[in-house]
Amino acid sequence: MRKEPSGMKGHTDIRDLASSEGKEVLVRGWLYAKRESGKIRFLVVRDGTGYLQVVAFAKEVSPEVFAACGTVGQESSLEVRGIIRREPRAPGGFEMGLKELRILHSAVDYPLTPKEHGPEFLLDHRHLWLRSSRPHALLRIRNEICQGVRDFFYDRGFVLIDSPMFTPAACEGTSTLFETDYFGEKAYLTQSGQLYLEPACMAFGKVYCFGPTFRAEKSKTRRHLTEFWMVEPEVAFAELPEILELAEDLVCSLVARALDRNREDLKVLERDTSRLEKISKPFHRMTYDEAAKILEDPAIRARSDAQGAPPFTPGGDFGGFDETVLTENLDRPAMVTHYPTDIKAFYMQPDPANPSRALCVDVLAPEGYGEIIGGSQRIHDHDLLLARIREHQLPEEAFKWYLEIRKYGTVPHGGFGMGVERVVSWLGGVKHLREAIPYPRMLHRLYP
RNA sequence: UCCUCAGUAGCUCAAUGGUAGAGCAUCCGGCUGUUAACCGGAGGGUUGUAGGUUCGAAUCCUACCUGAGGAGCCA
Repeated sequence: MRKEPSGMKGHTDIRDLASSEGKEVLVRGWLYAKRESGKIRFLVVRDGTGYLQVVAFAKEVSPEVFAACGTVGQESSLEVRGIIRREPRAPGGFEMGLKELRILHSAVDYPLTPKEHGPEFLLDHRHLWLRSSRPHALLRIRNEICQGVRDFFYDRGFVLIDSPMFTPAACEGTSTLFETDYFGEKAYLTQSGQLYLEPACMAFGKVYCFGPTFRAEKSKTRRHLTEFWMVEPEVAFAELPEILELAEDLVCSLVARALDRNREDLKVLERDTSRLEKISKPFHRMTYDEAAKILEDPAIRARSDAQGAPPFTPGGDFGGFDETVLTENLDRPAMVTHYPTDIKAFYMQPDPANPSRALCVDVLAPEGYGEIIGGSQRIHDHDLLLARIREHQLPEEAFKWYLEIRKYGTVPHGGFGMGVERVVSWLGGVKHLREAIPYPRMLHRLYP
């Protein structure tokens, strides 16, 4: 066994090995799995870019190397050197005929065995679980989604305006916030950057923010995290139709990007990509009242009761069952607009044609994935906004700066918020949001 | 906060009132093309915690802890 990688020019990423057929290369990585059969031993090495089957014959390597191939533990870090050859029996179509092996660190009793594990055990070992193929595939999709968001807005001339994490008061006055001590003052972790973006869009025209947001609600479902990432565009002069179009364009570009760049990852996740291929403009549009009509159908009622879901109440918000019903026969997302003004946030613009309805939209993903986007046109009239703040019994002083935007050159404007983990879950076809973020924060989950 | 279900070997699970078991992982042996390899052997347990019922409790009862799914709220 060699002590130093002498005479080696450098290592090769596994994903680039196809061009090295017939050549001797050095690969650095970790032992993912191993198998043996008498005088032949197989090591599966991963390096973050792919998986490589390494074959060691007892007659072709030193006795020390062959013995090491039998005893080296799962997830040991190592360097392997050998000839790359085409081999149909190897996963990926190529394998390495081992010449030299150097174990950098020998791992003993790696906890995540190749068998099945429960969610609690996996989440307790998230720092190691990241090495497994499924989290790896999903987080690579997340990477493309995040980069896709930035490219989309940059290409359209949006300016990134980072909103603060510490806020002096509740943004919307509804959600429960995480409270923290700020040099003796109470401060809260932000639940949305929107209120800070509205002034910025009056400065830059088109802006967006992209970062973590926090909700202290004790939600205990597969669709909730206490810390999640949200992208929020805000556009001056934009009214509801433009907001709908922007949301459609963003979602379509992200789906296309994942289909283009995450083919292998979607395969690992066994995602039915034919469902994603169908995502295109225009999305299905319906008003709240049209959606309500569907949900009040007796046949739907009966199904809702049979599943033990709470019945839809006209004028109220949709539940998880309702969202699934509204999208179950659709091959594209549904955009539901014009919700009742009084079940929506205080800043949403009432429809001038019917002030009991708000100029807002929820985008519901197909296949039961539910709401991925919520947005609206914002109230731009100072007196109306002030009245709404008082109706909602919000602290007027805290919103002084927010009201001032309506005093100096106010214009119609609007935007939306998109939950990154919900999009990643939908595209990756996984049920639980906790898999769509590297280190999920949930009720009773702060480790690791 | 509420409803439902669960907690047994490192992991995934079986044992329904009568001696606590299997597969994987680990260790030993066998096999020159494995694919979650396979075959043989070994070690591995205060059955979540506390109390109760019983001749006898993993199993039945009570409380608590932890987790899962759902509701409410939302992205």
